[in-house]
Amino acid sequence: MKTESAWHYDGDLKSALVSAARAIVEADGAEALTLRGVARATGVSAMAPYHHFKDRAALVAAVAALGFDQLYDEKIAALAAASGDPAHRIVAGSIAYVRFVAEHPALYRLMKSPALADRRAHPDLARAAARPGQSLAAMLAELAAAGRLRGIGPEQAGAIIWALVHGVATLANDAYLADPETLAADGAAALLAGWGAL
Amino acid sequence: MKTESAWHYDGDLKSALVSAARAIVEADGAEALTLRGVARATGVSAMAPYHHFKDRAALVAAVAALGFDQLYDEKIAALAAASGDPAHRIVAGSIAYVRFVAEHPALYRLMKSPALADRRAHPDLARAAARPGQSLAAMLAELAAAGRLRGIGPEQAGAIIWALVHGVATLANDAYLADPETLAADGAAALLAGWGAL
DNA sequence: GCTGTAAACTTTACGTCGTATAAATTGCGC
DNA sequence: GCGCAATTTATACGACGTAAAGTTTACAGC
Repeated sequence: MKTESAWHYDGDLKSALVSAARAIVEADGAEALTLRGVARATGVSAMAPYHHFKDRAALVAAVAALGFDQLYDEKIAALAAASGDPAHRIVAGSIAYVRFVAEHPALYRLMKSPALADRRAHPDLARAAARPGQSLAAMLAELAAAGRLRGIGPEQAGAIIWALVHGVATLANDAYLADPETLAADGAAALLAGWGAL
Repeated sequence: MKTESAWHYDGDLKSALVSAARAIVEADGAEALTLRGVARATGVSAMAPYHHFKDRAALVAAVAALGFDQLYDEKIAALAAASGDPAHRIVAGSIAYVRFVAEHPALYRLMKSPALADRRAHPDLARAAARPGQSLAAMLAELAAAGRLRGIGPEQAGAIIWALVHGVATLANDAYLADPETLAADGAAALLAGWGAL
């Protein structure tokens, strides 16, 4: 008699699965994320997730999209708290980015996992992933409009800063570097100084 | 009657396995690297690799170490071809780094795979992985000694440049960025300019 | 040349994974 | 109530990593 037990998720098995998946990732790493394990943790049969996710990659993409949303939110909060100068706000955003990665290492690894590199297969993910970069682009456009970006276009500058921040976060994540926040801040500042914006 | 067939590797099954593994990685990606597949490609039983590698991670580490060696060699060759000014050589080395990654995307992904982040478990790999950074450190020490590094120590500067180059390479590798060589060169130049070295 | 031994390799086996297929169960519009 | 579509389960297959035990090889000492 198990008349009621497994499905008081109502229509929410999908979110329950994503939550469970995220918990597993944060606890045991992205490579421990298994469809069967998620189903087990949610108290549901091994095949149930397939009704909400085409395959394992789709579940991974959903978790990643959640992560990008949260990263965006935290970055925006940091920007809102920073001084009005775009250059300083760029540095503040870089610190927030790196801090997020330091606080969610496994999640960030999953977000950038090569399995998701084909973003055409996961349009929602692609949209979520693009948002953090957009705030950076806006601030660089501001700098460029004020004539404070010498010798480089705002798009290229955005790509370079993003790469620096991502690189610092990733290398620290894999224990190649320590104190990523300082490195990201100093690096971003040096770049902006090199372009005459600081 | 198969009296002779499976072991004319003599003592070289190990290298044969590493070669096969590398070929699989470059052809089909790091996630397609399977112990059984390597054994199959080498014409040997599924369990044979275990006599030369403790587990799958050990084989991955061996392939990664090979990759780091090659990356180091190519970087050194680029440095040798560049002009004598350390700042210019740093830019040249950055381009070579990014180019290597662009030419061996799957191999680089494997080299930085989180499974290898615990470098205490793979000392040979750790040694090979450190070499590319050492040439960068030497050039930065040269700049610092000449008083051309303002407001930053050579070690921090090295970490930042490495992070930038790694970030550009990685993001381009996952199709987030185009033209990584230009970005790496411009980024490294901007950093050095920001520190007064260019 | 014969035998004993350690190393290299194979065979067999187990549990886990992703996922295909088909059957059962649910809630909802009538 | 009832039928239908959506959801969930049951069962099954092949591939994977790897443990355990057996087989083959090369070679040392007699």
